[in-house]
Amino acid sequence: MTDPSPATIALWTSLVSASRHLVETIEARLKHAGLPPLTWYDALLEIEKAGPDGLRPFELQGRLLLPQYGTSRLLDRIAAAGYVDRVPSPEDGRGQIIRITPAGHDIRRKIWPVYARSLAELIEARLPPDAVAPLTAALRHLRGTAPSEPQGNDPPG
Amino acid sequence: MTDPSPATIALWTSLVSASRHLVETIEARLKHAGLPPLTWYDALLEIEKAGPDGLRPFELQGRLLLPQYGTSRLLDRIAAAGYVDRVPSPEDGRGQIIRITPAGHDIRRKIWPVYARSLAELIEARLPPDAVAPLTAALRHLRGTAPSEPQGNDPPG
DNA sequence: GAAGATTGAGAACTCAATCTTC
DNA sequence: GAAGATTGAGTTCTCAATCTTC
Repeated sequence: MTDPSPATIALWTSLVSASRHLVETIEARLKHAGLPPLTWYDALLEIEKAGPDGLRPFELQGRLLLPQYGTSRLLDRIAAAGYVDRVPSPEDGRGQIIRITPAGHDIRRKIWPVYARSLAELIEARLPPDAVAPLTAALRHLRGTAPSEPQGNDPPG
Repeated sequence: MTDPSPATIALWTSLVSASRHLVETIEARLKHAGLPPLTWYDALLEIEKAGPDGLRPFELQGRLLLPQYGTSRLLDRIAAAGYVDRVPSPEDGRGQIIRITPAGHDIRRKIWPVYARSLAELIEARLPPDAVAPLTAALRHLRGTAPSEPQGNDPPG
C-alpha cells in the first residue's frame, strides 16, 4: 500500500485548516467593512495591472485559474456593480475587452487596507520571520505548476 | 502603515494556491471514481468514530467546523444517499442522533484508497521528508485555535 | 473543428427567520 | 431566553449545451 504517513496527514489537515481559517477571516472582515469579496480584489487588480488597454476574459481566466463559466459570471457581477466595462474587441469578433472603471479603481484601493492589515496580523505577526521563506518554498512544491516563476504575486496594492 | 512584507504576501499566495490545487485535484479524482466529495468522507469518518451510539449534529458541527445550517444540509444529502440514519434523541427532545449505516461504512472505506493515494502522490512524494514536520508546525501557528492539541487528524482509514 | 464566451438548469451555499425543547 | 436544528429565499457554483467567430 501507498498509504501516506501520519506526518503527511497532519500536514494536509494543517494546510487545509490554515488556509480555510485565513480566507474565512479575511472574507468576514471585508464583508463587515461593506466591501466586496477577495475574488473581486484579485480580478480588479489583474484588470488594473493590464492598463488602459484592458484584457480579455480568457486572459483573466488564466491568471485567476478560474473555469471559463466562473470568469464569465464573476465579470457579470463586477460589471453590474459598475467596476468594469466590457467592450467588444476590435481585433477578435468573438471576444471582448475588460477595463477597470474609476469606481473599480477606487473600490480596489479601499479593499487593500483591510486585506493588508489582515495579512499582517494573521500571518506576519504569527510566524517567526525566518520561517516565512522556507514555508513559502515548501508550499510551492505542492502547486500543480512547476515551481519556477513568481506567477501570481497577487495582492500588492 | 502595517503593510505586509512581500515575503508575507508570497507566503499567502502560495498557501492559498497549494491548498486549492490539492483540494481540487483530490475532488476531481473522487468524482472521476464515482465517489462522493471530501466533505462526506470527513463527516462519515467522524460519525463512524463516534461508534454505535452515534453523535449529535452539533457535535459533528464542532468537529468539522461547519455552520449550523451547513451541517444540517450536509446531513440531508448524506442521509438521502443512505449513508447515515437520523433518529430522535431519547435524552434531548430537541436533538437527534446520527449513526452510520453499513452502506456508509462501506463507501467511506472505498473513498480512502483514492484519498490516501492522492496524499501520498501530491504531498509526500513532493516534499523532502525532513521538511514535513516544520511545515506542519508553522501552519498550526496560522490556525485560529491555539496550536495545542492534535484536534482534527482527520483522514486515517 | 477549435477557441472565446455565454447560458439554462440543477446543486450547493448563505443569511436570516423559525420552531421546538431545554 | 438560550440551545439544537431546520427551512425559505436569494446568491453562487457547476455541468453541459450553445452560439459566434476564428
